[in-house]
Amino acid sequence: MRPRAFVLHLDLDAFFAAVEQRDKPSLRGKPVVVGGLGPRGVVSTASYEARVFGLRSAMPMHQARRLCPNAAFLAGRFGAYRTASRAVMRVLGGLSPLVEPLSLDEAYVDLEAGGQTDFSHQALIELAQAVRAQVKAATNGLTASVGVGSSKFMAKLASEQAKPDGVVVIDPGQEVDRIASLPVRAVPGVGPMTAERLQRLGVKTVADLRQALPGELRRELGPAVAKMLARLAWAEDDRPVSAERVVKSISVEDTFAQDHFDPAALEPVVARDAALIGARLRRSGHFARTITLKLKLADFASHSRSRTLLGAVDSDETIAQVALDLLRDQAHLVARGVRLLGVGLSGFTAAAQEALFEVASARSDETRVEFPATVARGRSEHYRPGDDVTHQDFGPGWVWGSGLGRVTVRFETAASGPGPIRTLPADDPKLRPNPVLPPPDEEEDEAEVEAG
DNA sequence: TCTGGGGTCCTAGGACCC
DNA sequence: TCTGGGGTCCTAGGACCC
Repeated sequence: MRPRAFVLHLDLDAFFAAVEQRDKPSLRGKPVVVGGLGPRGVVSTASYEARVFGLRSAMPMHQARRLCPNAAFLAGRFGAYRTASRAVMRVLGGLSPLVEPLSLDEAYVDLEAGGQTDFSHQALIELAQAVRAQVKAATNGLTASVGVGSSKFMAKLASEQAKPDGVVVIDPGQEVDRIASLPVRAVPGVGPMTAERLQRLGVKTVADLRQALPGELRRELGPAVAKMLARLAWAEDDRPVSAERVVKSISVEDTFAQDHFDPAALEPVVARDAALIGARLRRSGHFARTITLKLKLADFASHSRSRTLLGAVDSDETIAQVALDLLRDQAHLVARGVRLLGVGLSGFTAAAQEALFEVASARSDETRVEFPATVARGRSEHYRPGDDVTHQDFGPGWVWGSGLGRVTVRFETAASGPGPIRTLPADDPKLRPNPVLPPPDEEEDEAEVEAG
């Protein structure tokens, strides 16, 4: 039986941490953690050296520091990650016109759309190795794991099994046997909740899932998930590789260093967030009809309120006014302590219909707020650990730490080899930030997603 | 000192329409 | 006073993914 597809999945190994080690020679071979450095931060990516200590993505940062106090804890340089990601996607674009990026560090490629004709095991292994070599060359040394299979499920499973720095090809015909003994958690769409529900049905492995009664699955998981899982358990996966993905929502959210109990303190945050997503919306050339305000409370309970307008809008002021109205609707929750506030946009259209927009503006006079020029976003420190800087006398380097009016910099670059550390006054006029700028042709606003 | 941020899709109930 | 279905839109919440 001929498979209906050949899919390649590429996943850069410990991507953010690997970029840091590439550009900071003194960190090579050492535990490196990229993530939120504030009191409520979590790990985005831990280098393999840090994973030895049990560090994982999404782990609270304070726990990571406890487990591995000697790691380098860095804030992350998204300009550098985007630049590297761009180079990788260009390599994949050379394989096939059908490339589906999942995040900065991951993508599917439809190999049949790329004119590949030899799908023998050996040919696919060679292709995957060639891709890895090209990625390494194009990114100045980053390693990727590559999997090839007859569907997205198989390709992704293969690349997971290839990690780190390897290749796995799952040949057509092997699929059903290959996944039988895996835990259900290996099936895409099965997260912690679904895994637990399945466990209650006595379903632990993919083989168990095949035996489960369809009625029981439906009752426990709902019709859509039940149907999907029943098919994936037999490796039936016809999800196409899709190059163009339409953005359906834009949002921004902030977790505060301390909980807020005062609604008035949240209003400038709403206004600033409205301006942030308004700018992104206008850059995308769209208008939005639905505005959502989200609160996460001290006890982690999450609440959202949304309003759909008659017409589509794109001005910061309108977004802010509606969001502030929604905040007012939720004011009774604020006394419980607000841990996170978010503002989102959805219901996009290509054209405005401002004439139809009157619901919010009628109410808006009373809700008028002045826009603060700047509201500190997260940590407002000028120099964050890991940031690129340059000094007139000492050259380029990166921030090791800062505080008390001083900055400690390690002066080294990807090409220099490990370099010396110097502590300087934070206001040293010879010292400047030196960020890697994202590629200039980057029109759309990519999400900053964690690397695996 | 517990637990990020940016997304997608699904569900379920109510309004409204035919 | 009784009793229908189906379809779409909107809202709120939840699971999942990276």
